[in-house]
Amino acid sequence: MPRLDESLLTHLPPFDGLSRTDIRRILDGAVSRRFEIGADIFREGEPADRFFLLLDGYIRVVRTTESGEQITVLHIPAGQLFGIARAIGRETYPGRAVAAAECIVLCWPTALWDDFTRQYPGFTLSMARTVGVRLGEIQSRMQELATLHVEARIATALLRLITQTGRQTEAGVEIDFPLTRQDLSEMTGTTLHTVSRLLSAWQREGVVQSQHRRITVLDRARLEACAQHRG
Amino acid sequence: MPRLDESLLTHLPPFDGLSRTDIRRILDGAVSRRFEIGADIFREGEPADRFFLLLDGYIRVVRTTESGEQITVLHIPAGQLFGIARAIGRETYPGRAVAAAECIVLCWPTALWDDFTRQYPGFTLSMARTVGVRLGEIQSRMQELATLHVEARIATALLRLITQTGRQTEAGVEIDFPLTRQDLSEMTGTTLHTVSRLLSAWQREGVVQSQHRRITVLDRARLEACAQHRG
DNA sequence: CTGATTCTTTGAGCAAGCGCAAAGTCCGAC
DNA sequence: GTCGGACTTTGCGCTTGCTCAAAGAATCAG
Repeated sequence: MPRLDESLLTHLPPFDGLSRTDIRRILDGAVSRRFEIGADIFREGEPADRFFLLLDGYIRVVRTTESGEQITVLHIPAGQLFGIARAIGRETYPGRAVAAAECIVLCWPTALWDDFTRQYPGFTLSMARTVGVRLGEIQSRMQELATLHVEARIATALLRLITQTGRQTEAGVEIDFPLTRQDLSEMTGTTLHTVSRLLSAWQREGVVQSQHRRITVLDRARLEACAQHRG
Repeated sequence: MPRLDESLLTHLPPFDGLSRTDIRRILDGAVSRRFEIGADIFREGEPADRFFLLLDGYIRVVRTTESGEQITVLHIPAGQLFGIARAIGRETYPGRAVAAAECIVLCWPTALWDDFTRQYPGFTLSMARTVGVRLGEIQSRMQELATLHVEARIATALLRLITQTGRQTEAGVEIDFPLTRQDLSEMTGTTLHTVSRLLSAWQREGVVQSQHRRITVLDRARLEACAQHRG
């Protein structure tokens, strides 16, 4: 395998401010891997023997209920560490990580985690922040599920997605990985039918445009209005 | 203020295994306070300038939506640290902590947090575990909100409460702090009316018994059956 | 004891959104 | 190019659980 370039890490929060030598050492402990869209990077309950950095692509973390339904817990954009069960004192992964788009990741054996926290002082704090942000996001999602109507939840989900991963096009902002109605329903705790009906309605009104797993938001303001609607 | 007794801490996870001298020093940095039922211990968004240990009582962590609805994020039983924003890299409290029963807490200035993590090696790991457990609980709640019907959600909430804080009585297991229908509805993302109807029905069937904010579960098995019911 | 307050119960009507079903469309593989 | 599979659309009926409304307990302060 070719040597990984140091510039991959120099601007990412957990590693910025480290010396070239340190980064070199960290990279030398890593392996890079590629995952096809839809592939599992790790599964719920597996021993957390690696942690990962997403260099490119997009990850969806999902949990599966006893009855087989899936719900999406988080989306993780490129540039972030994930699979960091160790940061929350766990020995196993708390969910399944699926490649929502084609992904390039670096991975390290969990054994190195303790080295990192010991040797690179900013690492621990950076991890704590990451956990804090994700916890906050999950809490918000919970709040939405508890208080908003389906329409507002889907609007919120779309807004979050275009904020995190939007790509500006001439028509509007496109979510830059393929997303099915089913995926959206798993993010919002509803059914694909309801999502389909709503997107159709919004498309008629010119708020969004979609065809075959590509969704573009044309009128962000209107979507924000939907998201506000009390339920 | 009288000196606090060392036995308060010796058996609690973050401090067990520490020497008497260490515990003495930790206690000398603490202040103990009492909170009436319903009192706020801290509020959402306030600078997190203290962290707390709940010696006795019961804490409810709630968030308030823009439109004024409240949802209960967590319940914290006696013996746990809370207000540990620092462990997740935050400067402010992410929710409001309310005394669900009369509470006795120890509190430390956040400035001591870094001392604790530096001087007592088990502290950091213990905190990570606490965060992990709470994150897991929140995720489960989210999953429930997304996939279960109201009946199953309320059943699950009651089961969780009696497990965490149940007190065995001759009739069954009683939740040992006062809990209104409103409180239960804020835990399960529904209305107090629906909760009331359901508890009435369960009372007719002999599953639970309740009067004025005291709820006793008589038939745990039946409640578990309700909680399983697919939605 | 009395009045105020907070908590609970119950009814009636209604709408959001789910389940079911069936057909239509797009894409990729061969 | 066409076949198969995955994804999407849409209609209809029905249930869950919400809203609105009003009255009935229990508790507490004075």
